[in-house]
Amino acid sequence: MVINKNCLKERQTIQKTKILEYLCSVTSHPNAETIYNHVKKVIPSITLATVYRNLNLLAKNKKILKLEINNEFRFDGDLSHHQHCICKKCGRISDGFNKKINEYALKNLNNNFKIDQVQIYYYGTCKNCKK
Amino acid sequence: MVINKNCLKERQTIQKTKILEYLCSVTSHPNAETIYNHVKKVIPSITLATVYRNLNLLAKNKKILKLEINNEFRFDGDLSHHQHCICKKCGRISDGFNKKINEYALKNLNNNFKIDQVQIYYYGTCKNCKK
DNA sequence: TTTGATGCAAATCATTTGCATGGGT
DNA sequence: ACCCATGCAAATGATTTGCATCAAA
Repeated sequence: MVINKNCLKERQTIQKTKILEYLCSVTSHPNAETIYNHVKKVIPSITLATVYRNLNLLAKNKKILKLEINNEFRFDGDLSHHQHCICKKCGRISDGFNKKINEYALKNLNNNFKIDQVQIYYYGTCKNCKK
Repeated sequence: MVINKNCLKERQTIQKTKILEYLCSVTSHPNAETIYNHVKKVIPSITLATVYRNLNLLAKNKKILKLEINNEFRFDGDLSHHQHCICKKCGRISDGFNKKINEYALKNLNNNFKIDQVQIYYYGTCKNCKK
């Protein structure tokens, strides 16, 4: 008996829709808990586990980005070529918007690796903390 | 009564020395547990907690790199400008050695962020898994 | 002698998972 | 109706922390 995994169809649920809507409405790169707290206002019955499961599905299907910062996952609804700047003082994650950096990185990796995506992280001090 | 935190002096211990030695001798980007298992052969009394504490110290003092990959920390004794390629199939982390990519990224981020370091991660398929 | 580092055990905390039930298609 | 998604609770697993003791300076 062969089970064809390709038959599995993804379903549209309110939970998944609201999570994606929220992620596309902010630029703050929230973690799962923050997303949970916001979506809970619209769907009070939702649980953290469901949020995690949907975030993983959305990331796998390339609807959102899954980042790894300061020992936790952060999520981003912006799929454009951009960079992430992590402040070592306040922890804030801000965006860099020079597409050419990602394009340069994608074009010039000279090894046999088949690239699916690049993630570029800068660590340092944000403009607020520089003062 | 003022406590001057700047007075704190870091001590040289066998544990720290052996951990750094091990990291500089491999190119495999091991996690804390793997490092622990190797150093344990030389210092049987060492514990995982000590390994973690030293890895965090070494990273803070820029003797090693601390990477975040697949929901765990990985460590790298190579401080040169290079990139990390993460295979989604086998999980292997390989290096990219085009310094210009990091240099381009460091020069062209046009915002007010004060850069301390860049990390460039590629996700995709390694040459072994491509076959 | 001072005080940072270690070993040990317990705690923390983000993330995942098993299972019965609900709800999309 | 079929079977994936959800809610709930429990489990997992990497990393951190408190504390008494050890050892580098």
